[in-house]
Amino acid sequence: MDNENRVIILTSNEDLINQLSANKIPDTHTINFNYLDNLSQLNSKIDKFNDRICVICRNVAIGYNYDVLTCASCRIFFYRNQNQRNKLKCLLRQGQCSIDYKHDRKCPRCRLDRCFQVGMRKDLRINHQQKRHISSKSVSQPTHTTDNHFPLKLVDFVLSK
Amino acid sequence: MDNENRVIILTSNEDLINQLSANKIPDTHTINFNYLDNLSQLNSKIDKFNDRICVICRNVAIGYNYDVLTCASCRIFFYRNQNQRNKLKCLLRQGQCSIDYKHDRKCPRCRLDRCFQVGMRKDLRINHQQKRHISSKSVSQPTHTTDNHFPLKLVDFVLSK
DNA sequence: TTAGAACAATCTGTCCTC
DNA sequence: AGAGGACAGATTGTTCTA
Ligand SMILES: [Zn+2]
Ligand SMILES: [Zn+2]
Ligand SMILES: [Zn+2]
Ligand SMILES: [Zn+2]
Repeated sequence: MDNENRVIILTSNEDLINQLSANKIPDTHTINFNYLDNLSQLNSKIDKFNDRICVICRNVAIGYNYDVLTCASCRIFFYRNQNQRNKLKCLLRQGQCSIDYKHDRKCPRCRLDRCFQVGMRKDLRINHQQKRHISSKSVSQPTHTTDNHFPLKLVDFVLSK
Repeated sequence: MDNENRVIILTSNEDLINQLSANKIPDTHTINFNYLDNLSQLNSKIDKFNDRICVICRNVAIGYNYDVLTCASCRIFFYRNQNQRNKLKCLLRQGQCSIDYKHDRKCPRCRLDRCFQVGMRKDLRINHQQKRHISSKSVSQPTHTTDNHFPLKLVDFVLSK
């Protein structure tokens, strides 16, 4: 799953619904609102859509760590550095570095900032399982980077069912 | 020695020569061509002018390594990575990173490229002691960086004595 | 499931010898 | 003086336990 663009389509158009029902379209998940019980279930679908990708670096995620879906290395990175921000220096001095697992070295300052941006918290964690998925903020990579991949994440979604 | 600009002045102007002879001017070295025997001697003066600064990262240089005046860490970096260029990835993906000892993390790809740019060579070394100083190419840091310090280096200087 | 500890790998820099 | 080996520190990543 390396497509550039990802969209959520909410529709009541019969033709489109029939088209989606008739054919299995790659990289596409459809959700019938009538069978949707709760937000957790919807986010579960979105997780599959995301292929469980780390929100920080796009590596394969191992699960929710400090409230955010991340890989193992970003998890331990946040654990180690959450209180060390002042010690970390931006490699570019611009605070605009993109963080990507494909590049072996990463800017620790911008990596930690991204952790906070997407909502990783040690002390202010939300305890309820179901609220966990909501806590992640939708944050895009800095605009200067060309490959602007990041997992879709539902934020404060209100079911209008 | 952290001055921004450095110049070589070649002069036969008596007033200027008298001024330079009369006063000890900080960060300034004068060379009397009449007492100059060879290129090595001139480069020795230039070394003092440079304060023996690493051509790669502006750290204190330990001497000539692989034909170029560098610090210990840049020396061992080149030794280890001279044949590993393909394994090193540019942190910025632009190949334009500035390399400076004051910043703890460095882009290895751009650091190695800079090593080659300034003429570090393992296999194609010039053996003669006296030619050593000539082999370094004068290469400036990438233009996007603001602190454009680099040691002066004499390249193919021809004595017109 | 996920937080944290323990272990391991990687990368970098310094010291030492020849 | 400079090349290379060896050791050491910093940083990052993986595995294991509970
Ligand atoms: Zn990650
Ligand atoms: Zn950065
Ligand atoms: Zn250096
Ligand atoms: Zn670079």
